[in-house]
Amino acid sequence: MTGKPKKEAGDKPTRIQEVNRGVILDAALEMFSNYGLRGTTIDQIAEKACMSKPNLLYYFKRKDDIYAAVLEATLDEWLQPMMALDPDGDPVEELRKYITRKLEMSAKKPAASRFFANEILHGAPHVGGFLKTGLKELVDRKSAVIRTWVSQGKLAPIDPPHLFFIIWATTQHYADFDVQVRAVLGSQVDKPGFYEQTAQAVLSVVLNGVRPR
Amino acid sequence: MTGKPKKEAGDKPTRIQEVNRGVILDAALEMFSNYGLRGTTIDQIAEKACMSKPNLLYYFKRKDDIYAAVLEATLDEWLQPMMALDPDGDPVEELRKYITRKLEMSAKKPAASRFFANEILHGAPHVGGFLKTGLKELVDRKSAVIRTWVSQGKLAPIDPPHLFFIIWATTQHYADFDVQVRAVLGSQVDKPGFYEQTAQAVLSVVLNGVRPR
DNA sequence: GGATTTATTGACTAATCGGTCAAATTACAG
DNA sequence: CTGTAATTTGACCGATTAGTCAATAAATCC
Repeated sequence: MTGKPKKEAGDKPTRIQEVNRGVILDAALEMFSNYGLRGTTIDQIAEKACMSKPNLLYYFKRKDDIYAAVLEATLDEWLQPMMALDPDGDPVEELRKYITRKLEMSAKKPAASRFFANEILHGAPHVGGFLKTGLKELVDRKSAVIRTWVSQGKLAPIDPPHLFFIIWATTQHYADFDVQVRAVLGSQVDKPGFYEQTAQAVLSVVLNGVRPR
Repeated sequence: MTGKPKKEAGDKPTRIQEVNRGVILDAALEMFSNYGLRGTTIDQIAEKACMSKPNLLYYFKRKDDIYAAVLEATLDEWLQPMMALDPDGDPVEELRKYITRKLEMSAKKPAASRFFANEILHGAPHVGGFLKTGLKELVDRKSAVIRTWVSQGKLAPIDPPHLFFIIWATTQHYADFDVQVRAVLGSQVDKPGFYEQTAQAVLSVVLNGVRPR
């Protein structure tokens, strides 16, 4: 009388489930980042994921569930570079590494950057809570590190959160406003060495901007 | 046999038309900047503008027409600070003025900033053409100015377009990602002096970043 | 192979939304 | 005031879209 093994919430996902959820999340990130939540239809995601709409809805009951899953799947990764800021490292060198990693992520996963940008731009309706808790906590913690460096004279005086804003803004700009960058710079964006040129420019301005004088 | 005066395309707008078009554009900017083109319904704009949907459609035949009108209405203004860059002025001082004006505009018209950010973020489907012609031309022209300043040793070596990207990114960040800034900084954003603190931080980093050393 | 669970789909529904239209109301010129 | 043009609106329509459902096909377990 133990009953038959039926599908339950806690069950580990099938191999098919694992694969298809991944395919769906990839497709959804692509579409959401380009057209936003309301601008993306379930059908579009399904087509991109090469499956029928009802099949997609078999894996995620609601459109919002897909959106939430994409959000969660990319949040952790997105904050890694900041978490890696080492209080015991050389300040300018740590900032260089931080900026470099952020630029790498923007170059390698522009869709993820645009996805977040869109979410924040529209008032962070799905991730607002985390911003006020998780993100704020992280910024507070790392701001203390910057503040120490400043008080030791290893960085020019700067209000730490603003430094983070400046770094986020400059590094993510190349992913978020890629179209504009391309419009202004034309084909040179696709030439080899463009990434290095960008990194050089951003690093040069920001690092010289915070180097003690 | 001269016929009666009928409404024609070239007619000057009535006072009512002028007022209502303005009201609609204000309402539309507000909604589009918060929810995007697809995320905003005509009904929402109409409600915000305190008029019925058919009445709104009496002034703008299509949703896209409203969007295009908002775009045009804000484009010129948005580029003013850059156009004001004076080749004969002191380089650092000119950049200070430029950055200051951009920050002022972001603070005073955050909705306009978010509106543009959203348009670009989603691939600039309505303004892409202008970016490749008008904006590129302007950037090219002003890049030549920066390049002269650099070659005169009045600025640290920097690829001019990247300098503009950095300035756009940092100044517009506070409008576009206002929610995130608020989440991290809390209530201090609304305290008097916050704008000055922001300006100080951005100016300090960017100007020191380009000051010749 | 046979039974059971998992995966997939075509067909459908209800709701939303962009846009139309004819009719009513208001502003205004003479 | 009177007639004409400008303005406003309720009611409506067609298209799109989120989500459902019953039925089918495929995978898995014994």
